[in-house]
Formats: sequence, C-alpha cells, structure tokens
Amino acid sequence: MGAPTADRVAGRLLGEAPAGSAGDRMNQDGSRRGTDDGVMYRRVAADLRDAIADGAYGSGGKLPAEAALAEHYGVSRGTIRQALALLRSNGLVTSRRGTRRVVLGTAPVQSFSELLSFTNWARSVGEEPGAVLDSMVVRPAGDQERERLRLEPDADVYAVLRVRTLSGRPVMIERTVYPVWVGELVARLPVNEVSYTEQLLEHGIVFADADHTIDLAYADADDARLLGCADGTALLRELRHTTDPTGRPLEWSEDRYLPGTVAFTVHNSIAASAFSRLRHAGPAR
Amino acid sequence: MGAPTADRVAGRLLGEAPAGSAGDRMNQDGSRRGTDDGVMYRRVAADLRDAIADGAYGSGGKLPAEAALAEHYGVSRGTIRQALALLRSNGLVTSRRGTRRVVLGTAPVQSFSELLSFTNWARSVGEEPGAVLDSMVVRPAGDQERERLRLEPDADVYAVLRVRTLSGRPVMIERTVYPVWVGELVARLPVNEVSYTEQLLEHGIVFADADHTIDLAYADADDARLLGCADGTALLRELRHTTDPTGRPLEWSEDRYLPGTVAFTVHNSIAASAFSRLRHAGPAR
DNA sequence: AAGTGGTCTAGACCACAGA
DNA sequence: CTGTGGTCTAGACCACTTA
Repeated sequence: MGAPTADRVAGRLLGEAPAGSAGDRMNQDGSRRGTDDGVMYRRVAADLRDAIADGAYGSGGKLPAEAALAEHYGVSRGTIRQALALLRSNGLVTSRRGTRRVVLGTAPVQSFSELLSFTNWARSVGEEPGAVLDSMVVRPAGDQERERLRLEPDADVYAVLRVRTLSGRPVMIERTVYPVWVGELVARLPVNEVSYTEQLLEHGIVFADADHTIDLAYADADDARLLGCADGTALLRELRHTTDPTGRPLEWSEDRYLPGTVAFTVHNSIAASAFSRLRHAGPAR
Repeated sequence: MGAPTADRVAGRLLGEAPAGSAGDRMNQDGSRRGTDDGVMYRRVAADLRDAIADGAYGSGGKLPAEAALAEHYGVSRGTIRQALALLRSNGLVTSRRGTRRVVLGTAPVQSFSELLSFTNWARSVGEEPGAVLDSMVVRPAGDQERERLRLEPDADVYAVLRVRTLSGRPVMIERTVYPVWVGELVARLPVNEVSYTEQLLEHGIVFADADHTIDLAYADADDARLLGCADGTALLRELRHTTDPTGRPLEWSEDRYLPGTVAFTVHNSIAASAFSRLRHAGPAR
C-alpha cells in the first residue's frame, strides 16, 4: 500500500452545514484524541469522529462525499468506506444511496473495554471504582453453567460474589462464574483487586465478544444486605456472557444495579443491529 | 460481476465440527428461509446463518476459510467478508487473524423492524399484539422535544399515549412524541390501529436508525391505572429516538414495561459495539 | 444528467496462529 | 513454514436522489 504518513490525517475537509448552523467552521488544528493503532481506517474514523464532535459538520449536516474524503486522506474509497462503516455502527452518521451521509449526533466516547469492565466505565464517568470481595468458592458447575461455559460434565467452576462501589457507595452486586482455567488466575489476584478484567488482560486473556441481557430483578436477602437496600427492592439486572476471540467462554455473570445508578444505551440501524427484545423467561440463574 | 444464479447459493461447504459433536452433517437440502433481496452478500449470509442454525458446523466449530467460501459460492473474497461481517455483528461468529472463524451460537431471528415495532416483536414470539389509544394531543414542543426532534422554536408536536397488550393483557405504556409531519399521518390512522410503524411504512416513512436507553422507572398514577398495577411499581423503561435514512427525527418515545414481560438483549464485540453504560441522569422526560 | 452511496471484483501485502 | 483473517487498492457497474 501507499503507507501514508500519520500527518496525512490532519486538516479538515468541510462538508455542508445544516440550515441554521453556519459559521462554526473553526478547528483546523487537526488535534486527535483517538489512538493511533496504525490502521488507516481507524485513524480516518477517529479523525472524522473528532470533527463531528467539534461540530465541523453540524448536527444534521452532510459529510463530504466518499470520493472527496478518499482524496483528502490520500486513501482509497474502500478504506474510507471502512471508516464510515465504523461511524455508522456507532450511530454517528446515516447512509443512504443517492445522498450524502448525514450527521446524527456525537459519539458516546466509550471503548469496548469500558462496556465490559465496571472499573473502566466508572473511570470514564469520573467516579472512583471499588470492589469488595464477599465470597469466592470452587464448586461443581450447575447444568446451566456447564452449558453456557461449554464445560465437561464433571467440571468445576469458580463462583465469585463482589460488591462494586462508586466512590465508596455500593451500587452493584456482581455474581460471576468462571471456568477453572480462568478462575485459577482470578483466585491468585490480590484480595480486593478492583479490576479483574484488567488483570486477566495482562495474563493474555482477551475479552472479544459479549452477549448481554437486561431486565429487572428483585433484591434477595444477600443483595439487600450488601447494597444496603430493602429486601425486594427492584434492581436493574444485566446478565453477561463473554468469550475470547476463539469463541471460548470466559465468564458468565449476573450484575444487579441499584436503581438510578446506571442506564444502558444501544444504537441500532436498519443495516446492522445487535439488539433485540426477548420474551421474559423468568430468573435465568 | 459474474452475476451468479440464485441456485449457486445451495449445497453446503463443511467446516470443522467441534470435539464431541461429530456426526450431524446432514441437511444438504439447501433450503433457505432467508429473503432473496438480490444482494449476493446477504444471500450468502442467510445461507450461512441457516447452516449454523442447522448445526452444520456445531457450536464452537470452525467455519470454512474465506477463500473456500468464496470458491464455494462463486463470489470474491470481498463479498464473503461482507457476509461474515454481518454474522459477526449479529454475534454469530468470532474472527481472529490467524485462525478460522468460530461459531458462537445461533442467531436471534429478529429483523430490524421487530426491534422497533412492538407489533412485530409480539408476533415473533407468538403473542397477539394489541393497542388501546388513551390520548392524542397536539401541543407546543417542550425544550427537550424541540432539541431531540430538531424542531423550529415554535413547532408543535403530536403526543400519543397508548397501552400495549399481549393477548389482551396490558404489558406496556407507550408515550410517543411525533413531529407534526409524522403526527398528521398518525392522526389519520384508524383509532386502535395496532401498528403505527407498519402504517407509516406504507406511507413511505422509513425507520432507519434508533437509539435506545434502558433503565428503571416507577409507575405514576397513569401507569398504575392503565397497567393495572400499584402506584410506584418498578417498571423497565426504554427511551427510544428514531430517525429516517436522511437523519430526520421521526419519533421520540418512552415505553414502560411491566416487570417480567420483556428483556432486552445486546451483542457486542471488540470490533464494533453500539452498546454502552451511562451514568444515570434521572428521569429524562 | 450528474452525483452519491451500494455492491462486487481481483489482486496484493501483512500480522498472527499453529504445526 | 503454511494457512488464516485483516487491511488496502483501483477499478467497475448499478440504484437511487436531486436538480
């Protein structure tokens, strides 16, 4: 390939501002928060994301044509399309045959790790994450656990119960089940280590895919005790199933949040959506 | 391009079954439920989706290499990659450089319209959807509504309140706000028309992008009366903001579900995710 | 009719996994 | 080392929108 230099990604191609928001076309600085992972389409995407965040195209404004972007960045149209697909999947821009792409809004600046890790999420919203280990046991896997973690019939699991805190205030109960090979690593971590995810990452364990189910649950005696709420209080529940890039299950977790501490957001589009409603099937644990 | 005939998409290329699930390699019928929209990569994706659902590769099994798929379907590798990207974004398969793709699970068979439309969702889970119109008014837009629907300062909105039912049982309260140009169409629909979405679609209004926020809310007097629950009952709330392919806002809705009637699922991956947690900011209405 | 995004091709090189 | 998916290119044609 042409191996364009990094500073090829700088400057700003102007699109078309929406009616009623002309005049704010500053920010030619080309500064970029996004990570340079050396992949061109990500750099282009990051640059466009920043431009959109700066309001260079306005909300409801039009992006430059793909051909124009390709020339501007000195890459092929295919690369531009890769970058735009990213923005599209993040709900930043629309696309429709025949017309220019339209800016929908500003990106929620959250990376994949922030989606999985309570710790990273807490930091990203400016709070101090904490964790209190309540219990960690090794026990034979239940039927559901064996199936979900794809384990042998007689396999054990590590079951961990933790209270997660924001700036010292308990907000979530985390019940996580790990297969033995992951659990052994978890067990060796210092007690009250805040982020298992980060530590596991350093052991070469990569969280690659996750399925989440969100519904409502009621606090049991443990929840009430640990969260300091009344027994039977309604909690927002997230069931999470995570695998590594190989498809090997890494964890199966049930998190219960105190109301008012968290909300979940999803974007979907006619092109690609990973969002669906389910008929409620009762407690899945 | 080579314009392959439709029946080029038939037969089945076998991958590699996971340990412990060999022997179920039937289904050479090539039957396909998927829609033939004439786009090759979608046809390939649908075919692979069916193959996966039939267990041809097994859960945890490996897909054939891209090159093999390309030859099998008689298309280029690029097209195969488009198809696989679809499956990936649906959480069906993983992908990692260096190794074959791994089957994660079976697709949730839901289309985009099922995600937006209560009616389609209800049908897809085998229940009879219903709607009872409680009120429909035209009134000046509030500040938030004006911003979210991108309206002029003095614009009106149509505000609709409906009770949604499953087989006659009330399960959800839907408070939707439409800009005038959409609301006028809605107002002309027959009272107790079940699916506004389907009707609007026939008027050429296309729902293309949606943002959802999910959290917990408590039943107010209206909710309690209409859902037949106690005042203050915890409800699962979905805030939804929908736009057409042009980026023009179509609706802004707050839906409140009785607990135990619905759950929301999300898939995300390290590659592309549209899912994020938010710091809770109180009632957004 | 001109412009734009959607789809597809054929080829290239690279980074990484696993034998 | 070989096979695999990840990235990128340069070109082509089509469907749709807008003027």
